[in-house]
Formats: sequence, C-alpha cells, structure tokens
Amino acid sequence: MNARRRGRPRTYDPETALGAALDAFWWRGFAGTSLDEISAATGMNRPSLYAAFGDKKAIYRKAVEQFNRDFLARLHAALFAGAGIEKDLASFYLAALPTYQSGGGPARGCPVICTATIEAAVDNEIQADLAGALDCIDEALTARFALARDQGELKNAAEPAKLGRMAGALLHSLAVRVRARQPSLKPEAFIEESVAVILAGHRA
Amino acid sequence: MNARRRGRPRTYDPETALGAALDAFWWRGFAGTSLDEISAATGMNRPSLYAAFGDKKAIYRKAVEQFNRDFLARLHAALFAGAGIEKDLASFYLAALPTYQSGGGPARGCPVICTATIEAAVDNEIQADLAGALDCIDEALTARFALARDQGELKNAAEPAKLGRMAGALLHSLAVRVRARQPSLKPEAFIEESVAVILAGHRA
DNA sequence: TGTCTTTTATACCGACTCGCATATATTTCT
DNA sequence: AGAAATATATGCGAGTCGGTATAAAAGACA
Repeated sequence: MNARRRGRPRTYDPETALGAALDAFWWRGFAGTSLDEISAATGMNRPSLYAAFGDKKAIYRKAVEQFNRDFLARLHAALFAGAGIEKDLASFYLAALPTYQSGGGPARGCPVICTATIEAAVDNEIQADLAGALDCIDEALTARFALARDQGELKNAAEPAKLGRMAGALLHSLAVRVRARQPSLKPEAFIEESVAVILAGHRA
Repeated sequence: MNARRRGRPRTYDPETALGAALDAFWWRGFAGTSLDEISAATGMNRPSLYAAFGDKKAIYRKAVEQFNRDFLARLHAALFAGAGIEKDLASFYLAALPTYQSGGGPARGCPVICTATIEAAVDNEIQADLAGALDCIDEALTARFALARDQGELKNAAEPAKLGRMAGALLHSLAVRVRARQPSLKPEAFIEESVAVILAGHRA
C-alpha cells in the first residue's frame, strides 16, 4: 500500500531529519534555536518542515520523543543485561555517557534533561513530556532493583522505588555535570563510586 | 566617601533589580527572555540596564552570581547547623525546596541548574560559572561528610568526596524534578528517603 | 502527452530582537 | 544662579524571529 506515493517524492527521511533537528536543539535549547538553524541542519526548507512536522514546538516534541524512544531502549537493555545489579547499574549509566558526550565538540549532556527542563516551567505539554520521561527512568530502575531483591542480591528490606528514584537522580546529575564540564568530574569514576554508595547498605 | 554622589540619584536599587531580573530569567531561561521583559520586571529602561550592568549576558551572569551567593549561604548554614549528619543533610535540601517552589505559579526549580545548563554548551563563561557553582555544592557537602566522619557519625572508611558528589547529585535532581512537576514526586519524602539511602551503608 | 498530486524553492509578512543615539530630567558643586 | 554630573525616557535602525502565500519542479497516472 505504501509502495510508492504519487506526486513529487520527498528528498528527506523523516527520522534522520528529526535526528538532525534534535542535534540543533541540543546545542542551544528550544528558544535559542532558530528555524533557520533547523532548516540548515536538516537540509529542509521551512515550508517543508512545516508540512512534515508542524510548527517549531511540534518539531521539537517529535524530535525529543524519537530520541527518548531510542535512548531509553538502549539504557533499558543495558540495565537488564543480567550481569548482576552492580554491573548492570554501572552499564546503565555508561550506556548513557557516550550520548551525553557526543556532538563533536564540548559535551552537551542530555538533550531532554538539559533543554526540556527550561520550557517545562512555561509550557504544559513539554512539561508533561519531560515528567513522563523522568517517570520512565525511575520505573525502569525501580523494576531492576525489585528484580535484584527478588533474586536475593539485595536485602528483603530494600525498597526498590526509593532506590530507583535515587538512581534516577544520579542520571539527572550526570546529564547536568557533563554539560557543565565540571573540571573535577571524571564521569566513569563518578558512576562507579556512586553506584557503590547507593548499594552500600542494601546488599543481602 | 560614598556619602552622596553627584548628579541625579538613581531610582532603583541594584540588588533588587538583579533579583527581579533573575526572576524573569528563571521562567524562560537566558535565550527565552527578552530585554523588554527584564525592563518590565525591574522597572528600569533598557539604557539604564545597560549603564548599570552591561549587556544581556552581563545582566544574567550578575543576577545568577547574586542568587548563588545568597542561596548557597543559606544552604551552607542549614548543612552545618549541628543537628547531626542525617538531620543537617535533610535540612540542606529542605532549605532549597521553598526557593525551588517559589514564584507564585508552577514550580521553577533552580534558576542556575535549570537555566545556566542550556547556555553552558555554547558559552564558556556561563559554563565556567555553572561548573563553579556545582563545585561549590560538592565541596560544602564533602566538608560536611568529613566532619561527620571525624565526629564518629560515619565509618572511618567512608569517603567524604564520593558521598559529597552523590549528595550533590540529589540536589541537581531535585531541581530538575521540581521544575518538571513530576506528578509522582513528593519532594519532602524524596529528600528523606534519599538521605536514608545515602547514609545506609556508611554509619559508624 | 497532458493532468493530477505531492514536494521543494523563492519571497515575503508583521512582529519582535538587541543595542544605542539622542533628548530630557534631577541633583550636587562651584 | 550656572555648570557639571548622573540618571531616566523616547524612539530608531539594522537585523532576526516564526510562519505562510505563491510559484516552480518532479514524479505517477491516464
């Protein structure tokens, strides 16, 4: 059915275009990125952007949604690799790190945590998107801690939801710290030592 | 010497003007806030703003610097109140909470962590300001954990710097989560349970 | 070939941006 | 009172903003 549509064929691929748009937003955030920059990054003219995705906010939300889907799936896979709670947890953060440091320039942290947060104060839709993404992180981590407890790696008294939110906090902080280029920060060491701190009192 | 300067006296107070400017930036960030909004918030005209503080970025940086000075001093006082590590740590976060929830509308989190982070990727000066603020938080918490260890509240094996960075992460996350208005978030409970998780394995 | 459909490209709109030049007002010092 | 100093107020200018109307181009069908 979707074999070949009539009319002039499009010269862009929606997914890669959204990826390029996200890359542009990643640097300067939603308000700081102009449609001209998005147009240049995607190779699409503004009218084409409008026809394909809608206005600026719609482009942003769709780009973020696509990123979230891919990124969280990768983190989830690392978290449930089955190498034990400590290693899985560390590889969860380590899976995020290359993305946070990507961009071929100064590190930009997380495109969601570091850009959607601004708009969340004044835009209810972006706020809801962001809250949903944060929930998603908490839930994945909570499920992993529950699994570890059920498998006997953690004390029975350990509370997965609390550990999950604490572990989620670590990801938020990593996103911010990497983008801030804190000179004292050694990301891998920060991850390793923080995982150890979280697990310290809860091992079976 | 500074008794009475010649010329027409200014009708604004620089500190309160910077406070009002910060309040404007707090909502929409640096790029999303226009000089007209700052002018309206401060009651100063653009030329007066220029003469007093410099261009838009200088206004932003001075407003953030003033906030940081006051805010971090308050947090520091709460952290070293001397009620024991668990209570002091909790009151450290609880001291930040009213500020994060202030503004007479939807919660806006931290004006530094939630707005400077965006610009940090493309502006080296704001990046350095932000990194310095994050360091300042880490150092205060590290010093507090060191004190707790020396006072015998924590094991001798506890490593203050690692605990300090973990505790700093919690503040970063609180700033983001409050601004995201995560529906599931109960800030006070989040603080209390996270402090407990951090301290769990390190008490003497 | 000619018609239809879809995408791309050009050009433009009104509104807003930052920054400043200029003019006016208010105070102190001489 | 007059000069000097400092502040506020008005408004402009060059450029950018997000968004769109219109026309050209490219392929699918008949």
